Amino acid sequence: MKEKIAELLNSAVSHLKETGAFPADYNPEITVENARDKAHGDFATNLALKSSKVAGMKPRELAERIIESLPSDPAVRDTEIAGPGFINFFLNEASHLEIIREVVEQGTDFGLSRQGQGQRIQVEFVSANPTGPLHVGHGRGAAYGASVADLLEAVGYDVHREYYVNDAGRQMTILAVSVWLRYLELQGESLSFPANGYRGEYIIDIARQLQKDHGDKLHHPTASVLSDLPPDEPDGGDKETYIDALVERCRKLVGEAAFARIFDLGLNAILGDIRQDLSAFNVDFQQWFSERSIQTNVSEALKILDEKGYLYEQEGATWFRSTDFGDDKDRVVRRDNGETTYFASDIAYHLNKFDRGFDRVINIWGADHHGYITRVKAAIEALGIDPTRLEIRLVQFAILYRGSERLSMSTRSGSFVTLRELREEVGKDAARFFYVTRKAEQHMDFDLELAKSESKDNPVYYIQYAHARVCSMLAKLRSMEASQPTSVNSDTLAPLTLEDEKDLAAMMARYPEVLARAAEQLEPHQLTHYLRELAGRFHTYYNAHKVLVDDPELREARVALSLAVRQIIANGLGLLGVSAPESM
RNA sequence: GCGCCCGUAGCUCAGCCGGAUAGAGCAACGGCCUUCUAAGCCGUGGGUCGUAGGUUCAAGUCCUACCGGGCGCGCCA
Repeated sequence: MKEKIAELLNSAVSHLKETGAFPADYNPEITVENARDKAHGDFATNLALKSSKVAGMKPRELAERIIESLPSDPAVRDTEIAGPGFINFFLNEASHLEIIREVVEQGTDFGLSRQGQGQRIQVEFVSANPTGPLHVGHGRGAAYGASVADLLEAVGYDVHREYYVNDAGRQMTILAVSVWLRYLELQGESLSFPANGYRGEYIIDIARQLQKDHGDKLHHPTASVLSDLPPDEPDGGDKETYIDALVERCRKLVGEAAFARIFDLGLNAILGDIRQDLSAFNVDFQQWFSERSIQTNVSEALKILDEKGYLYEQEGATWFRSTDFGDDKDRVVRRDNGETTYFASDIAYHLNKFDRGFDRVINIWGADHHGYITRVKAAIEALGIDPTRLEIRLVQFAILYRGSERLSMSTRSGSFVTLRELREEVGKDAARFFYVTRKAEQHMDFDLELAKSESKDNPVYYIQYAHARVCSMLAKLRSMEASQPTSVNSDTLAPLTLEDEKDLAAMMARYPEVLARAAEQLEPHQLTHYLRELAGRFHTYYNAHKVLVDDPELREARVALSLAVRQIIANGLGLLGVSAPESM
């Protein structure tokens, strides 16, 4: 409908150009907005205000000329000039209600569009290090990423969801040694656990598996493990140096092959757990991309940068000249010990992403990575790829509250609240919904009590309840053995004459726009707010007017209206990974 | 110190790439269940949009400076 108004305005502009009111080369951007106030009609344009200078006329005068030049259209009942020079459009009743027919006919397809034109777009999200279970901080990235991906798909993009598995780094070797130490404890050794080791309960579970698989074959006495190591942090030493030495000792004692088995056992156990967790959270990926698999491409990527002259040697290390692209300082890609950095892997990974042919790449990162954006974009640009094809969205942390009590979390100590615990406590639906009710870059307070509450305080239940209400009303209709509308046409809808009904229809007409906008701006919270409002209007309507009235024609019309509302709620919740229950 | 994000009702937040009188929910107060689920609805009060300038027909929205809060500034990943 909006497009139609814009078309009308467009032809008015051409007409005014012909009559000389506008210069022939004038091509204004025509914006049509939904009127905020019903008194202002259905749509409004500021065209006259924007163009008054060019036309050399007062805005209201120009508005009059524009209206005179508008072709007539059956859907438009009236136009008016308002305020400083807005042109307001009023639609006739039938055009309002038409949307109900569209929704019912299109069903689950209603709201989908092709604006993405099948462009290939990759969304990389979560990508948490496989060193432990996902915690509530990852949950927000998961919920946000999944909703963004689904939204993009809904508006016609070819979406590829990917999880980058950091399975190559030092952290993973620390994980392996943590498992091994717990294994030694299970074998009866007693030793003090390193300050920098992973202390979670899950490590012990993995150690039990290790014991089951390998018996005592990996057992070494404490003395041989700890002899001649530098001091750990509690003894005044450096925890990093200590843990690295411990890793080396472990490799030496058990041998590289066995170390690799411990490593893989830990990796697979944790990754399996993460997959299961995400799957239960309704978050699925097309691909789990291993950092190890890209290692062979790292030197290749660095070679390209070198050939382009962006690398140099200093103090034994190799540096990337990221300052050429606006970074604060140059970055090391190969350390003086010859090993490439994590950043180097990331350069290769991003090169690989674009080599795979994605038109656009979206990275969803935790807020703590924001210092990393410039250098990755710099690398992309240095490799000759348009950096605007890479969009990076940061997700701020969620702070958990239980009522007014703030819950703390810390990965290393193992005392964090896991995503699984959250899901078990508040449920998948509430968790998915709550995480995306705020803009991603907005800090968020996540109140467990509110998410669990079964009342109107809780927006998830509020929206789901609107859906369930329609379902139970339909069940009653069936028990009355009354006819349910099989098809909807303008005659069916004609009895809908109430203001509330018109409002609901107008609100539903906005749904496709809301989707398009939420997708384009990567902001699922726009959809949550829309659904909250739609559900609210429906509750108001439902409370004030009976749907299952005796008059069969009015009943049929109101049932059609309710069906349409239910459909949009179901469609919208689906995109957020939230279920739409038939009864509650 | 530098960079990014944020500052809107007592609280949590919207505010549609500048538009008409700034909106919800919660909390507070007052009403509504023999009628399709009260997990709901109706009503009342509540604001110098952090501060000061600037841009223009029009600024919560854009620009500049400052104030306040968060995060990040490794040859870690």
